[in-house]
Amino acid sequence: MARIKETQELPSRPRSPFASVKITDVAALAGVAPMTVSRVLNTPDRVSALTAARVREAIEQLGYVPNLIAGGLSSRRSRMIAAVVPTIASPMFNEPVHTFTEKLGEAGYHVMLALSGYTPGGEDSLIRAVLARRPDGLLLTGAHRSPAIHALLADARVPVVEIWDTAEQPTDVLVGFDHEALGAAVADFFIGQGHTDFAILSARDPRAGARRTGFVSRVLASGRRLVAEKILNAPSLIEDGRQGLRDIASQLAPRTALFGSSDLVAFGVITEARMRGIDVPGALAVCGFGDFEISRSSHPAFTTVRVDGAEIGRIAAEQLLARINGAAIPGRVLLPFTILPRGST
Amino acid sequence: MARIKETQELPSRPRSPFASVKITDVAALAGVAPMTVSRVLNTPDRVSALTAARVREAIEQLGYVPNLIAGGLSSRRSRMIAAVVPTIASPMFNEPVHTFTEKLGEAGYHVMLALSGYTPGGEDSLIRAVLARRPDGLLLTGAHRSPAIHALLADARVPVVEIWDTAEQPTDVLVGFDHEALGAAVADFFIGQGHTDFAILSARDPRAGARRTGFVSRVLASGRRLVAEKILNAPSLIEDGRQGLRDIASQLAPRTALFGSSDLVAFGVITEARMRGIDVPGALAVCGFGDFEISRSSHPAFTTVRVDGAEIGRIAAEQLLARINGAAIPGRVLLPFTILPRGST
DNA sequence: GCAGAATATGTTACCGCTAACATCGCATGA
DNA sequence: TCATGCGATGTTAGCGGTAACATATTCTGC
Repeated sequence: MARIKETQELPSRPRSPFASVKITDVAALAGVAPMTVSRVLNTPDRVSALTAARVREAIEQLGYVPNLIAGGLSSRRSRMIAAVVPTIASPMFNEPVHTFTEKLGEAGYHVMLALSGYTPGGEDSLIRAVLARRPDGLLLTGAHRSPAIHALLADARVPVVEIWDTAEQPTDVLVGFDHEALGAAVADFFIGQGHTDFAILSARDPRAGARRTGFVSRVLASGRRLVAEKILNAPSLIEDGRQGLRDIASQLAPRTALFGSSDLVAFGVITEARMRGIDVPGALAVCGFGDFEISRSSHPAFTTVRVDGAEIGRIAAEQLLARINGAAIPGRVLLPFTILPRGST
Repeated sequence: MARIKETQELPSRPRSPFASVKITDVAALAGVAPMTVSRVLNTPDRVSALTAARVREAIEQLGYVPNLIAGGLSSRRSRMIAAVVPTIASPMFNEPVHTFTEKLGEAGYHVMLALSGYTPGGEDSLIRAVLARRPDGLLLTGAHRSPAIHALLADARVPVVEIWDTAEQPTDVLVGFDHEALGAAVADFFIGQGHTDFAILSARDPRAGARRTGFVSRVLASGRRLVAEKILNAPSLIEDGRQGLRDIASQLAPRTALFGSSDLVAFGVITEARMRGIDVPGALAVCGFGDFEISRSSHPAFTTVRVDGAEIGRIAAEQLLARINGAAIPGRVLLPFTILPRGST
């Protein structure tokens, strides 16, 4: 790829404070002990207003930026939370990460985001790497991991919150919802509309798998037929939905109810159906998952299942803070989901 | 929102290594000095194979996880890069962040992602906060910031790479493209198709503003007409595009060429146009920006401008590493953009 | 066989901050 | 008046690594 590289003069830098300004410099200028400066920054109510003002002025004047690495080593608190997520490309993880970060920011923590991808083993090594920074807490996606990692996490004595999943035995705290029940609810919804023939396009991902299981078992248990099924690669996008419909088109019944593993997949299915002259919802009813903007704002808007990702992030942050402060006990918080019937069913 | 909170017993934890295992423990077990353990981990080629093996075994046996906080304090290298981005909700920043993180991960750096939102001032305080962790480098979005921050960054002597923007005077290294030229190129593209009436929906964001300026000046300079214009809030989504078209619908000429500030906006415009029976591209030609999946995979696929976000992230990582290693000089790398004509023009 | 270099390992002294404890000064009440 | 207590500040001793230098040990080539 052609590209241009231009260079320029280094701007002449003003005298350099900060790079070397340390707490002792501030203390000297303010005429107090370093510890007092530390108190002004960390526990201001234990310092007299007068002293605090003098110290703040010295900080300002020197452009002092405290060194959290040194502080962290000494206090054994990094004031940092690590979040390990497969990807941020999907709104699925995006929303919780956003609110999680925001909430913890208010509490004085920085969030370090680590992307594990969907390759197995990627998460393990990432968790290992991330623990080397001694985070005060950990956010993980999903709740099924290797015994080695479980042991590692236990040894690290670090509070952990797992999101998006259900699990009988979470590592520590879990904030999620019941994917299997969700799949079953979608099946029930379709059944309630009189459908007898079903199809599913599901991503190759443990949680999508649980939704699929719930959907399929409910369909079969009701004595109805699953006419088509396909597993897509994760992360599944619009194109996967389109290709998926192409692949199963010949197997569809004259009136089929299809569950897509995400709204992108559902949008792909609807797009492809329109191209092929398959009537939605007449011949093909479609339900997505996620309530992404596209399900609401494309035309016609399509049916989906909403899970409040922002709320998951918020509660995960609360729970983690509580754990860090020793106030909470391990357990699970399960959130509800809502089917939002729109134009595609 | 109703939710259930269940609790469970704390799983009885096995003896706890790691939380307290330190380099001296490993050294003692392996019968070497702590420094040798450090060398095995950081500069393995300076240790004999035999010793290294003994040390590794001890590490394994004790479940030792090195403490990068301590290491960072001592070596003055945090092996961490901070990235400050307005949001990760948009593919716009998502792609560069992904590749940037990946590239730096290979080089042994962790990336700490900080979300600044679109509120002015949000970025300033975030940069300040993030510098307290003494990152070895910084990724910033855009290239226009306050003198105070400029001074702070200079004082911190930290390599900085700015992405997505153009600027005559980047803080340090810049990897971006010329938004104004891009806007002009889109105008030229439309002009080349014989259009005489133009419209633009642009986000309230400095970079979208530059594209708008390029587009509008070229249109006016060519003696043609700008029939409608609207500024949308950032980040602009599908719904903003729909609303935008509703707002300017009455001003459109019988044959108008519209430039949307992102593919989501363009998709919203096309969706709304279809609902209102406005023929695309007959009555309304639409060009988006970003080459998001939706521009490619919706039907019909629509015209957009592609900028290789992944490439930006990759080059930004390279440049930053070079700066960190003292190998590169400040400057700008400008990437090309490509108009991808598809069904909407 | 030996000086001199190259390689492998050990020793010392911090990195910059804060926990924990010590001290000081002053208000309080008997 | 003095012990008592409390709030404000200071002092000491690390936190767990690694840079830099010192010290073996082995390898060269002549």
